[in-house]
Amino acid sequence: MDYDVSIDFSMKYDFKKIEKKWQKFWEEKRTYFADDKSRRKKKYILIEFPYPSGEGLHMGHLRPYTAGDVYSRFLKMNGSEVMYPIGWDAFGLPAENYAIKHGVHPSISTAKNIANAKKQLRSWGIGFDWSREINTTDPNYYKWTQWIFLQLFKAGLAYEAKGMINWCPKDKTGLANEEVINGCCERCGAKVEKKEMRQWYLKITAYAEKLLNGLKKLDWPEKIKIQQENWIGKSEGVEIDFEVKTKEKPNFLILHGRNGSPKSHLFPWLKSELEKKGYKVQAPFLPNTDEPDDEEQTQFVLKKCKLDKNTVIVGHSFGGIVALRLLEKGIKAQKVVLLCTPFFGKFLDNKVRASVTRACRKGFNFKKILAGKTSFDLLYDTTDYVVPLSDGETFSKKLKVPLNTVAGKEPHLSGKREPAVLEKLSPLIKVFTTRPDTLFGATYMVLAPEHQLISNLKSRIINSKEVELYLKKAVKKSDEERIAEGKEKTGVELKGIKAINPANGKEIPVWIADYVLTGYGTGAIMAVPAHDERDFEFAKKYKLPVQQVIAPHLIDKEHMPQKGKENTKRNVVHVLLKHPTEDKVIALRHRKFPWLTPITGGIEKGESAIAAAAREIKEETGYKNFRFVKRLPFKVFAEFYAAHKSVNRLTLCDFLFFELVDEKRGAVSSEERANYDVEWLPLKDIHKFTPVSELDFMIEFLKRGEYVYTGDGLLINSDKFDGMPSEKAKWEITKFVGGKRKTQYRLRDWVFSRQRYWGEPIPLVFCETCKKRAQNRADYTQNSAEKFPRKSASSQRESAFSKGEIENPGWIAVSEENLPVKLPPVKKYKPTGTGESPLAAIKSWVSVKCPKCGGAAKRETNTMPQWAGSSWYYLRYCDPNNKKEFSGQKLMKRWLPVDVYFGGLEHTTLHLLYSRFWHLFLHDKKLVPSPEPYTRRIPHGIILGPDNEKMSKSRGNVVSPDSVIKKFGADCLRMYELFLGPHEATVSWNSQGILGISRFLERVYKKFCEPAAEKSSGKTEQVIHRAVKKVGEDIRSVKFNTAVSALMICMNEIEGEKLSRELREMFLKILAPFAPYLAEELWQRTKINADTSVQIRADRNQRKSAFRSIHLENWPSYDEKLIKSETFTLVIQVNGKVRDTVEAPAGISKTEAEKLALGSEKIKNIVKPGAVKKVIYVPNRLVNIVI
RNA sequence: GUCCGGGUGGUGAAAUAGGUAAACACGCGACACUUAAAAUGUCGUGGCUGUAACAGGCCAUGCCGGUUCGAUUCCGGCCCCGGGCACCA
Repeated sequence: MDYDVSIDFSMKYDFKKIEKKWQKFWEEKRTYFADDKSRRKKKYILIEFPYPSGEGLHMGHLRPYTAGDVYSRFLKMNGSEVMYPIGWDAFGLPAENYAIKHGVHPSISTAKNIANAKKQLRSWGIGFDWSREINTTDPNYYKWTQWIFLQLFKAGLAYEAKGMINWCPKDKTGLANEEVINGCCERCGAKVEKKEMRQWYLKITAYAEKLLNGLKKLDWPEKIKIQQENWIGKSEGVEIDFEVKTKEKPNFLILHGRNGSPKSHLFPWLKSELEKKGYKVQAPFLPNTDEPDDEEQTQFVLKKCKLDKNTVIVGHSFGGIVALRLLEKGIKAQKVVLLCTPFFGKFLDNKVRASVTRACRKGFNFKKILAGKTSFDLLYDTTDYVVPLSDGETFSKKLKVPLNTVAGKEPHLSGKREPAVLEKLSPLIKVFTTRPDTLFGATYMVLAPEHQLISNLKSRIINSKEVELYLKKAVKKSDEERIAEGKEKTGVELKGIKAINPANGKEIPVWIADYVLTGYGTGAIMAVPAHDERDFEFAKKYKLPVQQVIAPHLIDKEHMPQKGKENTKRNVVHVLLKHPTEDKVIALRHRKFPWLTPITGGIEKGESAIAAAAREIKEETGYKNFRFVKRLPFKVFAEFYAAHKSVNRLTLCDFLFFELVDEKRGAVSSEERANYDVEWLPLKDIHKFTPVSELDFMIEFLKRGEYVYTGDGLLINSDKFDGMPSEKAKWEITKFVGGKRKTQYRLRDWVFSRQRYWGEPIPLVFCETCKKRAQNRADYTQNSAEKFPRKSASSQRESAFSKGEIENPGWIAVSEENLPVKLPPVKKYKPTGTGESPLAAIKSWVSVKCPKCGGAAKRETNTMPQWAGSSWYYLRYCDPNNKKEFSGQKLMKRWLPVDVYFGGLEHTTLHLLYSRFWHLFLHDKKLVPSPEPYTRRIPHGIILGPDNEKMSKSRGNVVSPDSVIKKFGADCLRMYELFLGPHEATVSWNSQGILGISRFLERVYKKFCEPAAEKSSGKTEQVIHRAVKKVGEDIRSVKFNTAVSALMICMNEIEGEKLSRELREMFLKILAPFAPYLAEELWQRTKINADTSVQIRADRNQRKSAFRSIHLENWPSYDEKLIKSETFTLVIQVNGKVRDTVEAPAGISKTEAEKLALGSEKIKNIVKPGAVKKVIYVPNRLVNIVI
């Protein structure tokens, strides 16, 4: 403890010496450590902890850290116990890439980088609580990262799946949706590719609603909230089923299983449902159903049933065996559907079913079965208690078709109704739409290229070659290519397949196109080209029909026809007459009222619309020679006054488009001439002339040659719904076709595994043995527990499977006492690029014993993304050394939630979303006390280089904080950074500007080298008190730039004035958060100066222990009375223009002010006596004389 | 395309429950100190116009329009810049 707090009373501001001295002092005094037990009110201030890269910390770090530091110091001085912790987000690509580049193991380079960054942070004078320092790569830390992951896994929120994911070819790893920015990797900027891979996902979508709701209560900038909201992208709509029809109508043969009959289980229901849809169905009673013989039943079917090439054979359980036997005998069928058909003849309930086992033992002749080119479909029950799923898997391999599984209404798909089965036989296309009101206008359907139905109906697609070609192309296409194609839509029709529009029963074509996305909704849409831009574009390209079903309801109160302009006709035409040579159209201008209308007329009985229009043109304009061009395919509802009923009445209007041939005119009817003038309006800016909506629509048509109306309106062409407002029709039509309300989110699940070395290992192992048992869990646990009460030793073990283990058969959680799963030390850690993590090559690490059954198992070799460790670090700060829990409840209650979180906007849909998700989950599990992690979020703008460009090595415009410190000192760096501009604004570093701050600090230093005065003037007192107020307010509202400016103003005013000891202290205290070193140094001088009168040669040690840091002092309070001034500058305006100013006593009345104003010589020259119309007085500000 | 921000001197920017536009700072200019330079200090600094000099006048917060005694601030339309999302049915 030998530090030097001696004072150098020289007049030179030697910041190097000063800063070094106090750094050491604060460290040893633990000045910034937060006390867990203090009774003061807690404040938890957080900044995003850095990842320690080789380049060290840069300006981007300085900004939030300084802001947090000023804020923390201020709160601390105002009586709060402030925690402002720091740590290292050291896993992940930057650290790993650095390590690879320099040929050092990441653990070594990381440690080195941390040491360096730590040195930097200390020199910056940031008052972090170093006692809570954490490091995500420390096994004591990532043990808990893994632990939290396991909680997510056990809750069924983690799953493994194969799918197309974003792949960064440079970093050689998969990426989450959030990590792809403009089609490029968020880290390295490389173009992202699509790659099909096995991945772990976290079900963040399950928290979509909670993530959305939680936002409402947060004190975050609206901008960030909106961005998260949009990212989650909630939309409410309905799901509607469309039936599918194929060209060759199938007929069905249903074969029941052992102990079954056509009158039992699902068969009566299934038969009637299929018949309802117009299919022929045969459902024979098969002989000897108690102990059936496959050969006997097969012969029976051959004899009794009619089979042809359009027959679909449905075999339930044993019936499936019979179905396959039929194929072995050379029967040609369209399709065979196997429902829970056994393969091995061993059953999950260990019961003996000798006849079934016997049949299975005979085996199947797959060569013959496959020879008939029959297609297959496998549907197995995940809640089965008899036939294991693995039997289905075997069939799936042998028949080379995918296995479909479903949880049956009853186990073994034996419920009275099994909708999943019906759907397999008579396929439906489920669509999601937010516009069910437009259903009658659905003229075709589109499936995403990955849609299941395509492979399911493969045999019935006539143009399957063409379809396959398209699929291949679509899958290969990267996002980049799609963008390059300019979103030109492509697609191909599924010929031989039609869908039925459930609203009107019409057959509509089914297409596949990649403008429909797999991941959203159901991966299929109903296309309504008349009311959706995308569908319209597609329909236009492939010449698909367009049907308008929504007509806008035009009410234009201002221009609504009045009494006298009567219209009782049902049908009205609007006419647009174009000039023969110029881009102008005719409108009628009312003589009395300021409005324009199109030529409009009613259609007489027996008259065609065109004839009516022609008549109107002649009557209203006098033009004789014109020709009909076209009828616009778009109608609107307009309101007219119906005189005989004295009500406004809706009329459906047609648009007809004419062109003038020559300008010869005849007489205009007298009525029209009295009311209207004919006027030619330029098409281009017709909006400037008229707000009449009919014209708007017509013009849009003419300009673009087409029109897609996506707004609300009244229904047309929709049978009994005609005339209904679209908002109401949404739910009425949904009801009509039996649709279901559904909420969809744009948010996708979080791709959570990375194929890299430097990350937390995912603490799971894969066990083949447990896989089989987990697959058929439900029969032992829920569904049939009562029916089959027998419980073997093995079944009891299986009942202990967690939700995650059931949903991911074979994946077993590492037991908690074996956490952490440490990263093995290896030499080769470069990414393989094959999609496998480098860890996969370490055999000794990969093979483990299964935690559940003790058998041979393999570790998961993917690691977690960088976002894992940072998703909960703020929790660990509360209790960083806890060995029993991720963080102690008591301490979390003490510190959470984070009061203010300073950080970058780039994390809005990354870290900020992820960590909220984890927190909400932990809160649901009652593991954290607060519902949300961060109460207030304060984002910052980026600092650009002096050339207004982003700082980067390649541009050579990087200004490093350390070089600035060398030249000007840390206090100067900090203050200048704050002074650059508003915290949230993007600012550029101006190397000249820093001189201003440097001069300021120098002047402060000099000023405080003067001895304290006995007394200060009242004016000086006022100046300081005002500064105390202003600086405090500005820090509170995060306006650091104006706070610094207030300090400067204050300094300018006290220069040359005498400063009492009290005022000196006040000034230093408000300077302290900004320039902690200088303030501390001068504070010490002030104190010692004050004390020297008593004891100038105090013992050094004594002095040192008696010295209390300025940063632990209380924020000064100001006196409101001192701040108020007795006079103010009265501004005198005439007609709103400033003409003079006078000093006036504060608080004068209006009359007094008026007197003063009129008394001014300048005003007398301008305002003649008696000319004053009105006087406005704003107290203590201005007088405005209106003349 | 759409959703957020934002447009103020030579530069960074201040000022918005509507009330003196340009605080503070950089830069620039003049002067002082100096043999000189740097540093420091003092004064000046939006544009146009005007005066011998004061004084004075007009125009100025992206553009156009509106509300108001008064608009950088509120409303409507447009232009430009930055950022997010982007075939999300």
